[in-house]
Amino acid sequence: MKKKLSINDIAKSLNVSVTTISFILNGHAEEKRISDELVQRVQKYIAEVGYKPNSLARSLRTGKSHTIGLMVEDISNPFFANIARMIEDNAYKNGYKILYCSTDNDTEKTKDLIQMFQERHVDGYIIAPPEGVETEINTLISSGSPVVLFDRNLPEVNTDYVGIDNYGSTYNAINHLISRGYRNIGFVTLSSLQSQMQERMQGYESALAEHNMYQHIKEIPYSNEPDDIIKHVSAFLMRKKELDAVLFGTNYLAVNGLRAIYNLGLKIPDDLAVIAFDDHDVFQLSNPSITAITQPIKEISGEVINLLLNKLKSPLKQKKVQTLILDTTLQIRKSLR
Amino acid sequence: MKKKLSINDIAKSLNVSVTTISFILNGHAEEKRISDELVQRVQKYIAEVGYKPNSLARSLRTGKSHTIGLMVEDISNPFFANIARMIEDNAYKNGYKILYCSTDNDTEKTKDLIQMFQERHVDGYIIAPPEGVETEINTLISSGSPVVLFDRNLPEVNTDYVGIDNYGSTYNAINHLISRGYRNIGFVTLSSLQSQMQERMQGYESALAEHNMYQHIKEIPYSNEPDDIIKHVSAFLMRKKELDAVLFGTNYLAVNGLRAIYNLGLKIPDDLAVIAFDDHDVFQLSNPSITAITQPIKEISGEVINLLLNKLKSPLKQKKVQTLILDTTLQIRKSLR
DNA sequence: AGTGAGCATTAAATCGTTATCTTTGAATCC
DNA sequence: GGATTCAAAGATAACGATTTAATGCTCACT
Repeated sequence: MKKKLSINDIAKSLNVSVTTISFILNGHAEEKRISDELVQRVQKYIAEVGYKPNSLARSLRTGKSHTIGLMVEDISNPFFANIARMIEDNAYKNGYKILYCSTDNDTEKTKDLIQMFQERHVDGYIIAPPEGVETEINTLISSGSPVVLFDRNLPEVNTDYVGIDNYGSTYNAINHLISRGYRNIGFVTLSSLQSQMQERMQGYESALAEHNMYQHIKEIPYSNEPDDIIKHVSAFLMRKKELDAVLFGTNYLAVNGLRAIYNLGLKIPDDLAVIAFDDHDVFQLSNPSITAITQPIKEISGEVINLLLNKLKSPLKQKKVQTLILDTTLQIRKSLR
Repeated sequence: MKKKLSINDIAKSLNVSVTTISFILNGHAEEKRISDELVQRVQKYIAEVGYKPNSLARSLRTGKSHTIGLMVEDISNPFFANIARMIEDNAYKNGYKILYCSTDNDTEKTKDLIQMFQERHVDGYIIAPPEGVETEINTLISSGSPVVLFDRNLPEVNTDYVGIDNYGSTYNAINHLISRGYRNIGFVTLSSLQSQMQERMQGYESALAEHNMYQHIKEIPYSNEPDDIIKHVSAFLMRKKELDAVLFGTNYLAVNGLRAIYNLGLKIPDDLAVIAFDDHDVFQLSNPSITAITQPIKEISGEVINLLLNKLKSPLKQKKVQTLILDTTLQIRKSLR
């Protein structure tokens, strides 16, 4: 178990001061007028013995950890997993590592996690926040940490945000259903005050209101136990036999909603038309395939990481806060009559 | 932007030495006979001002970072995403954070990532390794870092491993197909030398051999571009019209295999029976539902994190290397005649 | 009174860097 | 020829903790 080399060992071996080596390592050689000959000698030796500076010591000194904290609702949800994947790739390309965690939409857990990230001195945060963490995030921001929010916005937090046009997405989807002749359209959503869920609901409500149609809304408490969702959806469908179409507010609501629908022996689209918010492999491959409102995952993650990297690169200029709202696509499949 | 408190600030405010505070913080109060009165006073003040020790400084001094490096093939694959999720929960409960990355089954990328993790001083590693990183991992181990492998084993690496009975799983699955009267059974796998894929192939081969049946094997190069896989599978199925059943070696091969099958207009199970290795929401919900060899994800992640935490807690005792082979379940669904 | 033991606390070294000053010797200027 | 500038490198103080060895101080014992 050979111990790792330190900059001191290198300095001794080469009979040079640590200062000089540090300068060379950090690209200050020119500026500090270190002779070319010496620069060469040091670099050669370093490459030879494979010396790597201790990042902890470096971070302690500089205050930068080159780590980004990523907080999503649930990393095992394909939407977030895909976003995480793209953010990861991009971050690594730019020399940043990712510390991640799943919030479970749990306010207290999220507060703890924010504190953990803070203790770990992450340089920046990417957060899909639950409700109720406004103060914590504002504290982060005012202490100088760059924060980018995505998926759901917090109005009381003044920072960059990347999201989609939730209102327009459901509004269009419902109008599409209406144009196809559906008259009793249900909406299954989370009982959550998160901005994205509220906007989706409003889109649904507006579209119905314009056609003087009744609302049929089912709000389900957040749970990562599929059975909970299945039960709620089943009960809702049993109670509302008049429904001829239903829009699910998230992909996992839809996935488990499908289970409920199949359990009840309902046929899609004859007994019930279905649209899901967020795409999922299941929707493409089930038979019939399920119409979905698809988010531009690649652009979302691209914009998110770009905004954060920009902030990290030039922390000085207090640029205007950016709010990016991207468009979704209604991917029409066989689940509509 | 108030700057963070350091142990020094606390010491000054309380007129106590940093040493004392450090002892109290680290539970050495008794052992060092710090008076109860002082312990109380310090703890109260610390809670009041919300002081948290700087983990970087602490890590630098102690050499422990309380971070675990998690390397999977692709975090956006539900199998790995679910495992990652459970490992994350468990790790956080034990005071460890997760640094993660996707290897893409790319040997060079993985080597880089191992080095990154090393530079970041992660305390332990959980790795689903690609081929060709044996030396790097052995270097890690001999430098004292605990490593647990899972999903695929590296015979030349002598460390804990958690996997499943790949051979038995495919062997049983094929026998099940044979018992149901299938006679031309194909196997779609990765062209990979990874242990788990080799074992799965051997299970397939043995079962066929015992019944004097011909092999129909398609090896597909690793790619995270679905279209690549679809094309390969389509070509294979076109070429092998005699097939009446096919076993896919991984869940994403099966997911994209299904796309190919549907594109070709083949009916499951009448034209072709299908079994997938690893479960997936798609398989439960597609119509007909797809039979799958399901891995005990909860146990796998539980064992993995347990093994690692044990090693982290008692690094001294060089326990015997553990190899855990868990059983899978053949979840029979409608994709068989 | 002198020695030693026990108690409660602390000074100082250390971890591996980076960054701010100094230092040294040679060259240039007036 | 002494003062000044400059090139090249080094000494050293942070960064914020942990940990080893040391410091007074009281008390008991011979």
